[in-house]
Amino acid sequence: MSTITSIRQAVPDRDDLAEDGGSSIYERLRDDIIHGRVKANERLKVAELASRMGTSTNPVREALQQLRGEGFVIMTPNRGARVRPIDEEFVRDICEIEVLIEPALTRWFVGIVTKADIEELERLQEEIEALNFGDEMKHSNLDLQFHRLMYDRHYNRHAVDLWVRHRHILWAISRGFQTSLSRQSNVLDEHRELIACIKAQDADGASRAIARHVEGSGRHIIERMRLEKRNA
Amino acid sequence: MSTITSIRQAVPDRDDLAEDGGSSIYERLRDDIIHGRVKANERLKVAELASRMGTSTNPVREALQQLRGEGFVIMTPNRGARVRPIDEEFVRDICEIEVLIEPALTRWFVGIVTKADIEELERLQEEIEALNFGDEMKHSNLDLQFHRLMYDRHYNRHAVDLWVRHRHILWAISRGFQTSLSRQSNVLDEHRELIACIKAQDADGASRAIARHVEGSGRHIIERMRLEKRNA
DNA sequence: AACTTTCAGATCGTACATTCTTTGTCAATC
DNA sequence: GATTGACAAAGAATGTACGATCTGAAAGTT
Repeated sequence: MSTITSIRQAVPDRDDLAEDGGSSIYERLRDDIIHGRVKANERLKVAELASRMGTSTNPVREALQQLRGEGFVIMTPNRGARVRPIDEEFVRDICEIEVLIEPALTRWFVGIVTKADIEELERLQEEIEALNFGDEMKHSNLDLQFHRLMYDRHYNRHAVDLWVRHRHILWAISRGFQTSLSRQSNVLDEHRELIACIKAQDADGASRAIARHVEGSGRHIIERMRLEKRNA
Repeated sequence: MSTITSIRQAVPDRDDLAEDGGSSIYERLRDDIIHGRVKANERLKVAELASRMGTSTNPVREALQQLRGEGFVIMTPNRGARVRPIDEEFVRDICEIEVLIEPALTRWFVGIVTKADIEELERLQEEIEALNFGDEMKHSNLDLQFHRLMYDRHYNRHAVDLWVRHRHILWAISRGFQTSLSRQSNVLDEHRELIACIKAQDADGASRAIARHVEGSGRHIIERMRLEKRNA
């Protein structure tokens, strides 16, 4: 049986950063599922989790219900909760959805973009290139800002929320993964091409560029997952 | 909104239904929110809901957490839950997402369709035409079967779940709405064109047809919502 | 008038009771 | 002797009750 919290307890910061609210039971469970620390389809027993987390059963139950709503666990009446598998198929699935959604968001952005927006994109891109994947956390933040600038003002909050959530999951999965050199240069190329298309008011081109970007990102994550599985 | 996905568990057994006419607490709350029986941003107090549902607070709390995971309520620590507004924007948002997803699912279906599938589609379509919107419930079921036949075998369970969920919401919203005659004839036309394209192995055409179908359906629901709001 | 105090109402956490599932044993039958 | 069936007991999920803690607002004080 996989130890759900043992890994977490080895990392002390979590409790310091946010005394109470930050590292909720929900987040711990969710992270354990996303990172595969609990096996797929493994049963999640409330009493067991409660004792591990050092709380009573109620907070655990509510966290599980939330995770159920988000689809991370599957619950059957009187039979408790099981872990939904987070595997390569899962990544492929959400990437495929993003390949459909992000181009649409990008296309809209091309229609409302201002000179200031483009300057900001270029500034972010310069920062990303200067950093050159030196700090995973910083790069992730910059990349997030880059794409958020394009999507944040979109009227379809639903779609944007979906994107945020999917991105969150993918980021959690790929945290700790090394980015291959070839993927690094592709990322930079794709961003540059994206900016160029936006500048030229080429909605179709931007749409294709972002689709390629998302697809490449998904493929890279899946490859890394395969590598890690082989080493494990 | 959220929705990673969730395998919605089957409709509760007769035991649950036996109680006060309703079903689970979760479904009752969800229905109240979707149908606007609780105002947008209205506060949902657990004690109050519990007494109204005839249970203790714990089941209500868990239902709220699940709804939170699905994005129907917004919770802030120590301050409880509030209703997420289900308005025309909401419908437009999820329809726009479906306009992106369903064509992709349909396109894939064109590639794997068999003669038997087409015959089944035609059979369902005949039934729908014979029924001619006489019974809302039956029509909804037939329409569901029609589209489910196309999507159910798709490998991207994530996308299909998203579709199921969205369809569920839209159906709950539009339950009780009258379908205008013009929309009725459009629905039939769109289905017929869809079948024709599938038969001709015209993926692009099928894709466009389903996009038009979803868009028209969304527009119709929004119009009906406006009408109802005006009458209220 | 602004600040502090107080208190009711609501959320959150703990403990316990109930109900259902699962498992293991034992006996009866083939 | 092996298989199946019933039945009982353990394990786990679900529901109930209650105490602790937090929030928001109305009172009172300077």
